[in-house]
Amino acid sequence: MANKPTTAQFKAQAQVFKALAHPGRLLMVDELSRGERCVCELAELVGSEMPTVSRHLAQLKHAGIVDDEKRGAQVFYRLVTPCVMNFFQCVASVREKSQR
Amino acid sequence: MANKPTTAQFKAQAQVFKALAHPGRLLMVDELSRGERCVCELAELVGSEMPTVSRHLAQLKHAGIVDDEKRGAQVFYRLVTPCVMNFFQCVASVREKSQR
DNA sequence: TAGGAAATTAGCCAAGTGGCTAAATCTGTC
DNA sequence: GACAGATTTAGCCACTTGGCTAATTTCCTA
Repeated sequence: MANKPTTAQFKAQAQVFKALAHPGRLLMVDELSRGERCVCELAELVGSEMPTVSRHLAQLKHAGIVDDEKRGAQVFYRLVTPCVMNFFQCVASVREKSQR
Repeated sequence: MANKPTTAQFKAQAQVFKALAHPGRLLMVDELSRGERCVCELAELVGSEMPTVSRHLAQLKHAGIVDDEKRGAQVFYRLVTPCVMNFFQCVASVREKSQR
């Protein structure tokens, strides 16, 4: 299981990390961990224009972190891989250590 | 435990993810999970020039993911937060889901 | 079917990233 | 102390990212 990943795998992994490497996107992921939300709700949450938020969500979707579903005039996004939430605790511990 | 993090916390978390959002740096972190390495070893591993690798390592250090120690003319880096390795499994599952 | 809201796409621009080479710094050795 | 090797820093350049506004698409409701 702990075999060396290939270059292509590292590249793909990096894409996932890159998708999470933005405060606004983290905020959205955190919000989506509590249930699905439409784009307009997330736009209000992060305080950016809707086109901006839409592109952030497209990034998260492309990375496979969220999925979307159109219902009527709205598009609802939901977290498809909740395990990303586990990251946050580890990241918090990283930050604690780095502050010493 | 699942309280809403603050904006500053999301920003700091994003920094950690950003440090991991690069194939070469992931490769280095993976290698360091098997023990400390000097800069020249890592440079050969990733196939980039030493200055480039040195800057990548500085990023990882700044994010609190690795630490360094000078011994003689060489600088050895080691993984300070092994929990980041747990990310990789989750990321792999993210990728599997996104490939359907 | 006309109007309006929700969302995406396109185009623009400022700022950041990542690679390189050259120069500077540090360490051990002769 | 000069030299050689290891590392970092500085400076340069191409490319990407992330924000905005404007335009386009889609869907619901009169």
